[in-house]
Amino acid sequence: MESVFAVLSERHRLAIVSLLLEEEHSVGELERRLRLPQPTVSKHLRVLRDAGFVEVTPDAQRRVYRLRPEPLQSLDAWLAPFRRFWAPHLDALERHLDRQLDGELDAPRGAPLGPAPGSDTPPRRREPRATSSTPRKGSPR
Amino acid sequence: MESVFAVLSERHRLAIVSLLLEEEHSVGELERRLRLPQPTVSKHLRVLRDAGFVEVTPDAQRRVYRLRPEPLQSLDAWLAPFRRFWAPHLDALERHLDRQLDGELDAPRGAPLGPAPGSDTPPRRREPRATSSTPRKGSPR
DNA sequence: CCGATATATACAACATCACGTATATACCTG
DNA sequence: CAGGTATATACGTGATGTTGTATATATCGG
Repeated sequence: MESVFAVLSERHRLAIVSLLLEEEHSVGELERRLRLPQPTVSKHLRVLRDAGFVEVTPDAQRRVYRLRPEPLQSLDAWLAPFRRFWAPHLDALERHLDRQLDGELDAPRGAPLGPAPGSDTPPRRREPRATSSTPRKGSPR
Repeated sequence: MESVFAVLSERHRLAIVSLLLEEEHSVGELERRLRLPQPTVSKHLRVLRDAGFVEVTPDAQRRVYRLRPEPLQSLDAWLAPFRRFWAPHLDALERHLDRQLDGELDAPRGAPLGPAPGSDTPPRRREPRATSSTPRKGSPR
C-alpha cells in the first residue's frame, strides 16, 4: 500500500476519510456509521494510519481517530501542475459559452451537441506532428 | 476499476498521466520512455481510456494519446473540502517553516508521489481534547 | 499483394488485497 | 479478580489486478 492513491482507492477507506473530515471518531462510531464489521474497520484504519492519513488518541479502551493533513496535501501538490493543464480547457469552454451566450447568430454549423462524454474515439485526422525528429521505422529491440 | 484513485494507484499509469501532461504521445513513445513492454502500455492505456483520463487519435498505424481534464478535475473537486480542513494546519506549518526554512513540499515533476509520510509526524501538539465529559461505559448495541 | 510496423487483445500464471472468523490484548466496573 | 466492552491481529479464502507470451488487426511501403 504505497501510494496515496492506493490507500484511497478503497471505498470504505474513502468513506472513513470523509467521515473524519467532519470530526474525529472512535472505531465503534465508524463501525456503526459505515455498517461494517469491527475488524474490517480496524484494518482499514491500520492502513490509513500507516499511510499517515489518520492519527489515533487513546481514550480508555477506545481509540479516537482523527484526520491528518499531510497525505492529502501531497495529493493536492501533485495535482497542482494539472490545474495549469486544464486551465486552457476551461478558457476554451468559457469562450465557447461566451459565444453561445453572446447570441448564436453565427449559426454554428449544425454540430449537434456531441454526446461524447469520455471514452469515444473521435474520427479525427492528425498530421504527423511528431517533433520532426524521430523518423524511426524499424527500431530493433 | 471504478474510481479515479484506483486508476491512478498503479505507478505506471501515474507515470503515463504525468508524461501526457507535458505533451501527447504515441504508444511507442510511451513504451520507450517507460521501458515497458508494449502490451503492458496498451493495457494501461486501455484502463486510462475507459476511465476518461486519455483520448486517442489515430495517426496511420500509430495511436496518439493525449490527456483529458475531466477525471483530474473531479479529483480536484473531491479534494476541495479538505483544503478548508488543513487551512488551519497550514498556519501551523508556516510558522514552523518560518523557523526552519525547510522547503521541500512541491509538486513532483515525474516523481511518483512518494510513499505517504506516515508516522513522521512533525512534533506536533496533541490537545487532551478527549471530550472529557463523556465517560461512556458499556453502550449496548 | 507481401512483408514490416504499430497497436490491441486473449489467455494463463502469479501477486495483492479485502473480507470473515476466531482470538488476543487492554481497560473499565463492580 | 471476574466479566464485559473496545479494539487489534492472525489465518485462510476468494476476488481482482498486473504481467508475460502469444496472437490478431490494421496500415504502410514497394
